[in-house]
Amino acid sequence: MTTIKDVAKLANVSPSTVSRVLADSNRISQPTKERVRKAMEELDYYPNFLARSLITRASRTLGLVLSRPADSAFSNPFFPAILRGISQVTQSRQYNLLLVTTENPVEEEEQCLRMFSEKRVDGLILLTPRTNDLLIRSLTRVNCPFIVVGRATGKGCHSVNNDNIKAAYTAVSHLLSLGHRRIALLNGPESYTFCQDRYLGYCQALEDAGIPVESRLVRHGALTQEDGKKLTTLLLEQSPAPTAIFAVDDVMAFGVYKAASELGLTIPQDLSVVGFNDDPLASMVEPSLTTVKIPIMEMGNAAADMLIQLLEGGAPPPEFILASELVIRASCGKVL
Amino acid sequence: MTTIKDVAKLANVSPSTVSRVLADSNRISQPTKERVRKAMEELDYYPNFLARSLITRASRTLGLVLSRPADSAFSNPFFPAILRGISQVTQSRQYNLLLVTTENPVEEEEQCLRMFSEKRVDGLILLTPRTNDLLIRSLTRVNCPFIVVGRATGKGCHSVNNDNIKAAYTAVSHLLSLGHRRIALLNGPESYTFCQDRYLGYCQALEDAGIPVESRLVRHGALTQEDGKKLTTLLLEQSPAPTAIFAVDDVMAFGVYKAASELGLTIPQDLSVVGFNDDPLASMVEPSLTTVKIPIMEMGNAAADMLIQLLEGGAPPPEFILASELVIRASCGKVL
DNA sequence: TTGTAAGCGTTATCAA
DNA sequence: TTGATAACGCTTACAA
Repeated sequence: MTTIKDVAKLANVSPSTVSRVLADSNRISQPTKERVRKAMEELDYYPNFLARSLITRASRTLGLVLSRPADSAFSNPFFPAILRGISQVTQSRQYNLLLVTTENPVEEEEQCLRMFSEKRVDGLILLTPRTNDLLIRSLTRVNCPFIVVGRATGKGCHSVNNDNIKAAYTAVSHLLSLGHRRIALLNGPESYTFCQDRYLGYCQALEDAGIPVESRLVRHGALTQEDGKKLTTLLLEQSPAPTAIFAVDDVMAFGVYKAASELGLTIPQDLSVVGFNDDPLASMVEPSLTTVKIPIMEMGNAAADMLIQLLEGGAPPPEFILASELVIRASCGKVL
Repeated sequence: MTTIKDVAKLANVSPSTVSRVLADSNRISQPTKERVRKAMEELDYYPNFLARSLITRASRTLGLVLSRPADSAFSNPFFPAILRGISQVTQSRQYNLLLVTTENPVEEEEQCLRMFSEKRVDGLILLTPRTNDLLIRSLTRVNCPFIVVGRATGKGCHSVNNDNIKAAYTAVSHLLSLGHRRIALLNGPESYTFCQDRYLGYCQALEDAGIPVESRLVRHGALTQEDGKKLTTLLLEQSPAPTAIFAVDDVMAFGVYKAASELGLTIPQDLSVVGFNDDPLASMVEPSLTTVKIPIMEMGNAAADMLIQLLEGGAPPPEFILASELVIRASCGKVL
């Protein structure tokens, strides 16, 4: 292992001088810098990051917490997109990205506190927060800097989010404008704030149209195709059945397609569907899926940016909201 | 910051004793252990990982290298699956997972060498190797332990792979058994070894059936829907046109669907399609896609397992091959 | 502009 | 069974 001492010896300077060259200090003469740099190159020297972090008290590493049960966390296209957005920033800002995967909320909290307390990460990015999120409270307690992707409830929180209420409002309004009156909501787990917000938007749109919200038309399940299918079957067995379904996630919407096909219903003639996320395959399915497109990658960018700001003493805004957009395709029809 | 010294003071022992308790050394008396543990708990003590790594010369961190251009690397469902497999193992074996994302081969090599030389990671997992992969050579040169997911060419390499040649052979044989004679291959970039292997299996199957390989029926492109569509259009414009297409990736196969629909061709009546990977949405598209299912998650498990073995002085097998399976759905028809 | 020396929080060596 | 003491490789006063 070649250390700073080896470089110092070869360049005929002291270790501290090498360290200063490493930091490009302006208190080192140009000729010395060059000599030291040549020595570094010759020895193929890389500074030991652990030693440096130990003393600077910064690991330059961000932790990304994947807390949802693995199957839905990984298979949902939301995940690669947000990851890509985050890694773009960490890479360009010379930060590292550590993945923290957990199976349940208890383990999640343990792991996160440990990662931070052990100085492995300088801060964390959390996805899909829940109401009264325990993790958020714990992190605040130990002064761990973090950014939440989604609506965060605690005070002193920093978050990146999209306009879920408005987005859901727009989606449901679209269905209303096509003449639908019995619009069902295929929702995810109630505990997630984004599900609550999309529910709110759904209710507001109906209310503004003078239509009461019927609880029999609102269902909750996991963000999976299976649950989407199962719940759709339940929704359509009712009488009078809904003529349209707004799913809070495209993957669930694909489950609607499955259920409709099994029940012999044709989309959009017999049933209209709107999804959420603009999954790459939303345009592939038959008929192509009308869905809300959110700038997931940009949210990842913003989250990483804000966390780094926080770590470097900046003061990012407490909340950063990105706009979504309804992408109209072929899955919605008019009610005659 | 509470350190080992604070714990030592509170428990009335020396720092080295605390360190031994941390390691659960059997040379410490039970009462002392309990006293020290109580002190740790009271102080909410977490050992500083950087300090520990510095002296033990092990970061207990694996690096996962994402080198393909970001768009295809992240959007392909292969990625979340392999990631999940890897993280399952790192989590249970108490290792960390660092993501190394790069945009091009040059940057890829720089980053990887740096991560290892700076002691940020103990070893690396590489995805989708190319022939004469420069990175593999560099890592070997600096003695960086690594595992390749895919077929690796260098000697001394350890790799996890699936039976690509056989899998492609089976897929094409399936089409042959349905009476197809003009079977096109929709291939990915030639430089990837998995593309070469699937090409080999394709050729062998044709050969064994006494059908010459026509270069006009073999196309290369990116592993994207767009390229799948574009190349399919080119394939089908020819005369005589292929009656079946074997795509080396489901995402490309979805592009075939798009092209067919635009050209007014019905799958499977006018065109048969076989994909690769068993993307979660292969069963969703209409008609559902016949595809080769590979145990991606298990490959991730194996890769992480082997790397950890390597790091802990074990001797994993140089190559570990997992079997794939053809999932027959509705996208292939008989030739009349 | 450069060097000396202390210290970051651990583990490891040796002695008691 | 435990405790001093010296590393690990770096940065950073403080001195020169």
